[in-house]
Amino acid sequence: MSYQSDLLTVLGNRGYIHQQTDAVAFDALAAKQIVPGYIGFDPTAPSLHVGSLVQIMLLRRLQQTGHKPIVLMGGGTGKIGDPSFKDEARKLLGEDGIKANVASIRRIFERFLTFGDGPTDAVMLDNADWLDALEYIPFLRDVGQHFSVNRMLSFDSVKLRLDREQSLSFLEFNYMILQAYDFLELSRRAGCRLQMGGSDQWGNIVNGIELARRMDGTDVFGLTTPLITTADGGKMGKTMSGAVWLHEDQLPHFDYWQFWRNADDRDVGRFLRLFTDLPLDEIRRLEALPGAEINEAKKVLANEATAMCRGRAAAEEAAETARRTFEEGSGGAALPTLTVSGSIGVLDALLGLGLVKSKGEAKRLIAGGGARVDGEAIGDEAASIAVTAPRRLSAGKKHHGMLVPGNAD
RNA sequence: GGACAGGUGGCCGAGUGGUUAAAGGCAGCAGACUGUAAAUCUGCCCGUGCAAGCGUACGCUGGUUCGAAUCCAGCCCUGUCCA
Repeated sequence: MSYQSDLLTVLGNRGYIHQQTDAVAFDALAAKQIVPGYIGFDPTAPSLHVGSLVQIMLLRRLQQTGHKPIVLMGGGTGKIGDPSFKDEARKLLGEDGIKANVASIRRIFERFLTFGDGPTDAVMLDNADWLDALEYIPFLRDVGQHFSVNRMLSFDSVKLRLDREQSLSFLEFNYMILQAYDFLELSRRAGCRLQMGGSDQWGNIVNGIELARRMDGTDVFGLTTPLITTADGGKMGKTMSGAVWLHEDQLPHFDYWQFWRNADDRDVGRFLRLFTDLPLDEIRRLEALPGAEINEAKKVLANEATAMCRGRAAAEEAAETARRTFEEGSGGAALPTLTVSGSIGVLDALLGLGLVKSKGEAKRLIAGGGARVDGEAIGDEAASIAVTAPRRLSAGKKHHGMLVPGNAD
């Protein structure tokens, strides 16, 4: 499908579009004026992980093609929790926790978007600003009358829960209505014409569109992204230590870089399109690299994705550390470091560097032949390492740390 | 309020008195093979300890028993049906 607007052309070519409402009308709109578009994020954690990265990139593309991104924090709806496709009700979060999370998440968005007062500058809004003030009876009368329960029950997000015989509280059931109301409010307050989201948000988005038409007669639009999975069918963004966080306090730069470097061969092209700003013809060249040469493309992916989220300097340091660690077998500045005076037992060293979570795990690692000092396998868990010069300690092929001589505290 | 079913390790799921730190699968980690990939094969997979062991764990609290995830009582939670 070919579009007139830069926005849809870019989104289409780079693989962001799963479903959209009235593509033709929206294309025409985006071709002739600045379109404010929004995506909602739940501030239920202090950081976002790569699972949200597609949505963040979507807002970035919106801004890149001359439109206005609106980041909507669900400070109000976060008190409920989106039941969509969740097996069980989420924990409810307190007021203070949500506030702190909103502030923390904003720092991530500042990496990807330009905020300000200009016509295409990004803004961050919080739906608590209007949801907290709602009064039940007026809300039911004005907004509630436009929703049919029969219809709401037919949406996948709800149906799934019912089919699985899991409880769906009335509180959660209202999430859909509140999200629809958000869209209405944003169209009134900020002239917002577009809501985007993951494919699981389709039902919520469509409800918002209908509400805006019924109450205000406004035409607004929706677009969803495909669910991003890895080529082997897994959810994206899980590693040994859990989620791949965007925030640097929760995941070191080097590990973030490694996450991208270790992408499956088959994902490289797709990820380059989605998660980097590289031109499409460059991506076509990279993804076509045969055999082991695809590793060059993975390095580019890791460099570009890390630079965007963590800064160019962090990306370069991670790349250099990776090169020294994996290609030369030495070490690098981005590896975890432990200062040791004299010598240290291997178990304490592995634990101290964070390469294992317990001594038991360290022993198992050694028993399995996965622990190495400067590339030499450690056979004895009682061994100690003399640290007179920097030594490289490894847990498997991918996880390394440096022991450096000095006075430990 | 009543009847029935259920609540097991990150997830799914077996287990109805001892040999059960709890089958099997998924996820994860390591080894081999490779390209820091995939697939495959092998090992590991609660904590602590060199180890025998100890501590903790099968919704919660108590009880029966030499011994309980398993039996009993009460409670909490979930689902289905009834009022």
